[in-house]
Amino acid sequence: MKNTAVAKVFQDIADLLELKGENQFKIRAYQKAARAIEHLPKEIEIILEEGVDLKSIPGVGEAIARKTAELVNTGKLGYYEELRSEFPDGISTLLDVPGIGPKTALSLSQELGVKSIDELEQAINEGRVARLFRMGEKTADNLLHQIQALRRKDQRIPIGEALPIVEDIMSALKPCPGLHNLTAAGSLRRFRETVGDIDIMGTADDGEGVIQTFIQLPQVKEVPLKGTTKASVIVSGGLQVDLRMVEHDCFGSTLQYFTGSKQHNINLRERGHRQGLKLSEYGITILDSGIIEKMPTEEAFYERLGLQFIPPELREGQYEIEGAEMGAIPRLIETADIRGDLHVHTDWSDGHNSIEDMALAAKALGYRYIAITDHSGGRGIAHGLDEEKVRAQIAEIGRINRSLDNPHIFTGIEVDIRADGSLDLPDEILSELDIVIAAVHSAMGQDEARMTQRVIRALRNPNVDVLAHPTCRLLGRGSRLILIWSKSSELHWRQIPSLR
DNA sequence: GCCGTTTTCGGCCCGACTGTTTTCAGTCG
Repeated sequence: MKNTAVAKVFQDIADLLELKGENQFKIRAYQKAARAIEHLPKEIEIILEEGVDLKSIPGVGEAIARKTAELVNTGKLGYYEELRSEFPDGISTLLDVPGIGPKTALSLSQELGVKSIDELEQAINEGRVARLFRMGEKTADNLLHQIQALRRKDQRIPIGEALPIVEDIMSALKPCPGLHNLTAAGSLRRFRETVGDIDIMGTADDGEGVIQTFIQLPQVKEVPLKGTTKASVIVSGGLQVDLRMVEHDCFGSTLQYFTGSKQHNINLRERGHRQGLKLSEYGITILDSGIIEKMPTEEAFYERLGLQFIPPELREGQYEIEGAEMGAIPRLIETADIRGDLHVHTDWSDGHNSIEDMALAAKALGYRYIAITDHSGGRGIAHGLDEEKVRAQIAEIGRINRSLDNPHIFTGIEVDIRADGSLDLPDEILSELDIVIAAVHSAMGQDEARMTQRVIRALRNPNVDVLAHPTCRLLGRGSRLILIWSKSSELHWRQIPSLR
């Protein structure tokens, strides 16, 4: 049983315990264990085989270690089955509707017999939900709204689509008088590949005035939430944007709080508590004296806690705090560190620009080299290059290299791996190229064993340097993340010595 | 259920907002 499946069971248990009204801390323990197991660097099956004590995993104690072993060894968990039998099937799907927590879900199920989102919608339309204790017309309306939003919502969107939206909103807010430090926070600032919503924060003399401007922007379609320091709006396309305003001298602590992730903040606050400190968006409070130390910068915030600064990209609640305690946070690669690009398409295959255009664009970025790696002419790939065209392109690249000082252009190809693992171009032409990238583009339905053999056979070809997009996963609507796994960096550098 | 610079019991992150209330429960991030 894979880690994700084990984690799912513990998360389900947490949901069911919430419905049951169990102790909050017990629920949190299951959630924490689920996250810890999901993010383990190794499969739990292997950890068990190696005889490692599961209690060494932070968040896993005696009881959860025992349950994990039962689950992995038998594929079932008695405790989980018992819990599930106490509730109607489907009740936990009600928790997917924003605004419905365990109390409401339980009340809907017990009082009205509702056990699915469709049944909930029907109950709202019949006016039954509004008559429940502590509910009302307005709450019922909001739930209906959330159900509709949930159905049309496009889950998470790639960061590349979110960035222009946030830039648009920020430039519309910037003229607000007395507004400073307007910054995108949340998963966007952590540079997650996809974001579920957009978080923006700022400091102002009159925060409420900025909130007022924000909710009246032309992009805004709905305003589900508005207070004096924060507001949430829905912009066209269904994306939620949250704005939080604080006073100028709280900038550092608020940016830290609003950047998250949630788990990073929880871990940091738990650690702070052990140091006698209370952490919030307003600063760091010394618990003994009640004195609040305001933090103008994030650097000051982490320093006050005795930690090395943790860059936003690493704040995912995965041992980065322990790393910062030891001073072991690495320097991250910055855009300025990028010297070149080894995967470039041109109008010779499916790109839009010429080789020369790409070289000039690379020069403008300060690159020292690029490699032209158009598609080979395999089945299903439009305008791919055959052997003759590859030779013509090598000659053309030679000509451009003679006319351009910088960057150096390497010859290359993104060669298709056929269904049987053979390559789409003969070895003799591949051996003439500086870099050969192999990639799967067809027969995606092969089973794991066959696909693995196929890729291994391709990698055994001595001309292949790099395997492109090994997982072929799709982010958002059709945008493909290119993951490159280098077969052997040593081999790679040896073949292209001028890159050193 | 987990865990320990308050260590085997007694805590467990923190604050904002909404709707239904008459002081707060529930939910969210």
